[in-house]
Amino acid sequence: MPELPEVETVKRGLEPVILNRTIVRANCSGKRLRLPWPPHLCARLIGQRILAVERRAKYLLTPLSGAETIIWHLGMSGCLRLLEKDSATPKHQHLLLTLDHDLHLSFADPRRFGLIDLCPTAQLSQHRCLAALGPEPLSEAFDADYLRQQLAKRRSPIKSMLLNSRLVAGIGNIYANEALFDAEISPFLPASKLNRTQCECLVAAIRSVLTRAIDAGGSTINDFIGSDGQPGYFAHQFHCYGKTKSPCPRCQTPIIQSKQHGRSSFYCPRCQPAE
DNA sequence: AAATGAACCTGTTTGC
DNA sequence: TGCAAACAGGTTCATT
Repeated sequence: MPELPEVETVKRGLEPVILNRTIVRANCSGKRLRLPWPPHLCARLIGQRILAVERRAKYLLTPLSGAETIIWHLGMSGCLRLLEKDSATPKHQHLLLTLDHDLHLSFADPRRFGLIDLCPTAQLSQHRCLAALGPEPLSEAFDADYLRQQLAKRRSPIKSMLLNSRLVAGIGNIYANEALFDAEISPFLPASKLNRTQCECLVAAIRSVLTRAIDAGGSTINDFIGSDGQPGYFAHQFHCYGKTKSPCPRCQTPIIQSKQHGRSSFYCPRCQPAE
């Protein structure tokens, strides 16, 4: 399940290989993803050069020479990877771009929660998927002051707030759990009850957990091309996510799993008291 | 305005 | 052992 660090890893893996390459062929499955396919997508892509590879939240953005940008999202099960010339077609492939050095950029997504769209580059910031996004969690704009102000009159549990992309972009369930664990804050704590110290801790924990995951992902970039595995994904050691009943790494109390709004929360009842 | 839940999907895991 | 139900979770939209 690609979260922000995985998307960043994919971006870093793709960038040196596809930057400044021209799309010479495009094939689309026609199966609907999260949005309808842009009309005449393949025809609009052919002949375009890839000017950059960028990330915003969990979206990948590839501006093209023809003044349009491809917006990619991996959803829950999406996989964007490079294939060598005669590779077998991956299962659930929805878009295949052939580049002018005979490598193929393949997007596959069994569950089709992913998204591919094309948007005039000049209007990118107004695109429905990007317009309402809050600050990047790794940017300076996301600091304790900002967080505190945003949380001030919110009654929802802090974990719901971390998953709200308007407040801060690109934090998914895994890293929301991990950051709250690291900051020793209960996922159930009402947002407005976080004090200044807790906001500072939480911002630091979010930065730290995302940065560590990105650094860990960097080591997997080498086998990015042509592998059958999941390029850009990595075995990250989580402290609480998926660790139901395992001892808390800090105090050995068993980790508890429960549901918040249909999502699994994992936490240590002793280190992260609900109050 | 804010909070909540449904909907979209299918491969994998769990429970009877 | 087999099958069905539950589960996984990112995001937008609809409803309260």
